[in-house]
Amino acid sequence: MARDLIDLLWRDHPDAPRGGARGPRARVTTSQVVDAAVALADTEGLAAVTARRLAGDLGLSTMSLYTHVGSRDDLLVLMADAVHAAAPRPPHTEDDWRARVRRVAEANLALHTAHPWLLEVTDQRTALGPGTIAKYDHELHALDPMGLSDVDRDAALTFVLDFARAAARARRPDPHAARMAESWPETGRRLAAYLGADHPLAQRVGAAAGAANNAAYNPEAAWRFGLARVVAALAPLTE
Amino acid sequence: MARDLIDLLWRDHPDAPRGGARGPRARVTTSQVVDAAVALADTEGLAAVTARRLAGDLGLSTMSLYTHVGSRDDLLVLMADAVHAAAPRPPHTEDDWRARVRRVAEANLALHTAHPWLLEVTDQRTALGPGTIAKYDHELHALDPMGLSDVDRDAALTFVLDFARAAARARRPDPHAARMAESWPETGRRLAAYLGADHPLAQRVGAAAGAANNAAYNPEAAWRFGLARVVAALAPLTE
DNA sequence: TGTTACCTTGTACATCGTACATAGTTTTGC
DNA sequence: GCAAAACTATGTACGATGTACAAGGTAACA
Repeated sequence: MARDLIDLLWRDHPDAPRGGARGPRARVTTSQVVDAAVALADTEGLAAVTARRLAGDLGLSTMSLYTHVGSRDDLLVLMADAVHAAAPRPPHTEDDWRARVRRVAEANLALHTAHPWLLEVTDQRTALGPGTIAKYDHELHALDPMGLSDVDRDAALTFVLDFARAAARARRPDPHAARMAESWPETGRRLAAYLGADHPLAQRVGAAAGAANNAAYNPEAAWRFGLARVVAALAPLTE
Repeated sequence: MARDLIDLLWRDHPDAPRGGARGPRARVTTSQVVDAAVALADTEGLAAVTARRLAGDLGLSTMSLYTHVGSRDDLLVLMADAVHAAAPRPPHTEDDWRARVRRVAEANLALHTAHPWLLEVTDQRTALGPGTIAKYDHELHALDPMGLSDVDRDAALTFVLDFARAAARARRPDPHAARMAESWPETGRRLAAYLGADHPLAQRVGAAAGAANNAAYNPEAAWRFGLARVVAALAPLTE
């Protein structure tokens, strides 16, 4: 199979180099490897996606993987592009750009919620993949009614996506945070002892924000706050 | 020395457990370990901060490090708190909240530019450190003139910091991107061949944004665009 | 029927974090 | 003074990880 990342990203394209039909047929396709990796990362986190584990899941020997993907870094790019390609792209029916922007943000929050490991994939080569490009195109079209210049349109979309990404990061269950919450009575007590009466504002606001965060309703409230801010941020551009 | 993360974070506090003066005096302090780790990460990236390398830089055996820091994960938290503690906190003199918000954003961009590895430290226990809390307090005070509720004040600050963080991420020189840029003539040609005439909007906007990005002036322009958006986003809150 | 091209596999290596046992060094309590 | 206690420093070792490399097997082409 091809080793080159670009050809692997575009492996479903008619012009992509097909595997010459000599030797034995591959027991798995690159797409099967990528799908298995995505499934594994979704359920057990990106750290579980090791060559040995993934090969085991696929019934292959460890090194056979490298016939299909090139390297682990390449695999991460392929995984990201796969979930980008699979993300729904409903037609933009609404006229109101605000509603469209909200939909884009919500779709990205949903994407990162379904695949939290996306936050750990920062490889810029992801932009070369067909799924990522299709997603980019679809989201650019969401901003059609705003009448922006090309550069501003890109910048505005980046602004929305960065917000969604940051919100997803804040929601992500961190293993360290989990252990921290578990022993919070003790930890909080000691922290309070060190803090004393210093930074009263930080203590008060932090407590308020923390209480709001723990109240079950809050992630949604925080999201709506941010989303309203994003819409307000973009409004001046449309005048 | 103490092994517990909280005690290490607060090691300069009068109430922190001092090392009982029995055995030989430690050849390095925890602060020296953390400072050396920060210096190493600043110059060679976080991946270079390994136990063996760091110990070597300090003239210690590998395992001696663990007398001073507990674990690598703990070390990352200590590093983040150290740079938070060292960040300048000039008094907020301006009355205009917009100017104050811009200063906060710029300070955070500068922080992440000086220490790009901060983007890789996502451990939530960082919030327990004195440097991080002092930074939080100072930045909350920047928003004093806005007259926000506690919860909104925290959310507004989060909004600003997330923006700065995303901007820093976009600017960060990625090793993969560097190699990509190097061989771009070839890569771009093949990508164009695959893309053909599909996604014309993405191609046009992507090209425009890419051109603007490569024009040396741009990072600054993109930053100003985003910063103006952030200020516009927060303006409705002050009415 | 080679020959060629491809897939699969096993072995091996460098590197990582760090558990653990050991040994050395200084203060403390008698 | 001296043993005990508390502390630091070190070396060895283990289980992971990514992946280079060589060898072997298998199907289609000449």
